[in-house]
Amino acid sequence: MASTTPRYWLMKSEPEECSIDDALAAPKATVPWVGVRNYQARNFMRDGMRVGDGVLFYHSSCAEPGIVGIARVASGVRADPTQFDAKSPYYDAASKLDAPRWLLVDVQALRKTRVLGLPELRGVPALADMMVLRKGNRLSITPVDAAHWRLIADGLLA
DNA sequence: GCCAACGTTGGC
DNA sequence: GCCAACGTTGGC
Repeated sequence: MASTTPRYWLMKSEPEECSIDDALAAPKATVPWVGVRNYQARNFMRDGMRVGDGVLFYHSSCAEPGIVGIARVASGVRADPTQFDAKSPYYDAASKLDAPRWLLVDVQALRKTRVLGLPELRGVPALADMMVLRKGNRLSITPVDAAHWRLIADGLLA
């Protein structure tokens, strides 16, 4: 059945590419989530995301990796234009205009938070089974349990 | 810079 | 379809 139950996600961004500050400074605090080049992450956007879903904005590959803000899914999926841009690091020569391989959604930043870093996240027993904390996890988009969302967005980062 | 984990590619 | 080689992610 169709559900209006909010869903929640964690989305990684390298702050040198797009930080929470960059997102908040963008028009309508909204940025196109370019560069996803992993099928599992793409499928989460395509099959799982709805406009309005909650997003934990995460900084990766940086000095202090962790959750740095609260955002929301602000659009449905569409083709990621960078896959067709030969000058882009995200260019994919094998992707066809009439059959785009890579998709994106718009993400609207709602507020910046303190940095909720990996060591602190790992120290909360109730969060132990978060996907992002699993050893070797590389997925840039992961679903977040409602209980985990509440504990983080309404608790640790309230 | 190192390296563990994991995804993709391509020979067979 | 198997699987070794290779590339990428991302924490440390």
